[in-house]
Amino acid sequence: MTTHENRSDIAFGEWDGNTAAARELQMRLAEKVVLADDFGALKLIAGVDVGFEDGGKITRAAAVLLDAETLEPLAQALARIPTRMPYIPGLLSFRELPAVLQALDALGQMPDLIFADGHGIAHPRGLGIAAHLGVITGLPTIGVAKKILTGQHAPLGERRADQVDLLDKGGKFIGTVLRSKEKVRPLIISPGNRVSLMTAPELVMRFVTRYRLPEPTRLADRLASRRDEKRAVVQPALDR
DNA sequence: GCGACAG
DNA sequence: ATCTTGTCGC
Repeated sequence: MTTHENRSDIAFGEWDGNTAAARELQMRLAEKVVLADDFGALKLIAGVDVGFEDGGKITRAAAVLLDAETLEPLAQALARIPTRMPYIPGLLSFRELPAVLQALDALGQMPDLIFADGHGIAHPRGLGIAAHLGVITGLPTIGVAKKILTGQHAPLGERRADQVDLLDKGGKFIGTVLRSKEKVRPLIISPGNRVSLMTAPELVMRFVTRYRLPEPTRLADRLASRRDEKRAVVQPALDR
């Protein structure tokens, strides 16, 4: 069976506007998240991200597979499908995962770890898009977000790799605020599935090169948002 | 009731 | 996320 079969839940049916049902499903799935390092040698890693076309009518998901050792891109895939649901804070995964799963399937090979753009368990109900993706695929995942959705933290240092815990109201450790590079806003890292809170930021730093984002999500982001096209395309009708 | 609010 | 050019600072 393909990755997106056998799931007749709300995430893949038509969006009926029932946010309450979606939140209930999140709470049930959050119980299945494994917050322990449960993965073998990392040979293949992947990054996934989503962008939109035509004012939001089309959801465009990108998946990039890379060699965990050399960080060389080995394969990439795009999935473009009609957007089914609006953006609702806290319910992002229901809007983006259908396309993400298609892109992952198109990759042909499943990675040993997936980095997703967005939060893992650092979410109001413990199931951000990275955690949702991890539970659904059964694969290890890590959430790499650019902004906090929920939680607080102490002041963060200025140097590369400096980090502080992200705590929910109640003081529970739910993620890490990480300065991936000097002079850039920190990333918010949280486990998605089968990765511990301590290990998640380590793995992110392992794949950060000279940019703010680690290679997996940086490359997926470029594909999803068409950064490459916009950069490579020469302006026609301008040279006259 | 008021403010916050991933992408 | 996306709409959008040049511009200021490291």
